[in-house]
Amino acid sequence: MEINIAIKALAALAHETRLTIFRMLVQAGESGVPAGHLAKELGIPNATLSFHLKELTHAELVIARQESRFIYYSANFATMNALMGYLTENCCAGTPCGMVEVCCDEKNS
Amino acid sequence: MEINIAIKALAALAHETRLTIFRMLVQAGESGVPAGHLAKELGIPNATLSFHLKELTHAELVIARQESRFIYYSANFATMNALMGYLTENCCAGTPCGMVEVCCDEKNS
DNA sequence: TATTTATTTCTATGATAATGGAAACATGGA
DNA sequence: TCCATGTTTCCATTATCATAGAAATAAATA
Repeated sequence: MEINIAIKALAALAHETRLTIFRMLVQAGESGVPAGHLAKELGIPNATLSFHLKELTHAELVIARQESRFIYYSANFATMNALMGYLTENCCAGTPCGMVEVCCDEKNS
Repeated sequence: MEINIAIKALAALAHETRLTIFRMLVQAGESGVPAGHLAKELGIPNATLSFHLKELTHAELVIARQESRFIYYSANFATMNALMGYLTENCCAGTPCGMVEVCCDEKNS
């Protein structure tokens, strides 16, 4: 992962509305959630939601999929994992240290 | 982890200089690196570095430790792991999915 | 105490992001 | 084609962040 991509992803997540959206989508899994459902759940105007979804999409953290009139948004697990790998890269200069397991290998996304 | 803490951490990392600093400290491990060494390595004025280190410290992503005239900064692995756990929490609604291992359990920090 | 070295705070300037109403744009059904 | 529904773009206002020179602080040594 390149630093500018990581920064874009981190900046996209560093916002209450967007972080909440992302976590909802992570929990929703592959199938995703339509935009309108997110707006209702979050209680924000469509214009505001659309702005934030665009930010997340641009950062490749979410994927949009049109299905009839609805647009389903889902988490991009590949980007999420690449980001976490980037943050922990070469941790402790190779010293053996404890490991934590996190979810969703890119094989599943 | 609370959302506001996660946002503060993500915002702190969403900046080229700060992300670079953080990754240097992750790789340096427990012992850390003195501020002046970071400024030289990054080629930025002390004032600018200090501003960014303050942001990282405030977000509890780094820990400062005074040792004679030097201030050693090191990564806060506990916060890093809490953040990653927060992002992946209840991923895929409990559906079994691949796992990736990332570094540095809080037991070691 | 005076000096050198390491680091931080102060400050002003310039740059970037967030919000939501209104209008526009698609899509599917009558 | 006309209407209802779902979603996005436009825009202006407001708020927040980044930068780095200069001055201040703090610790070690002469």
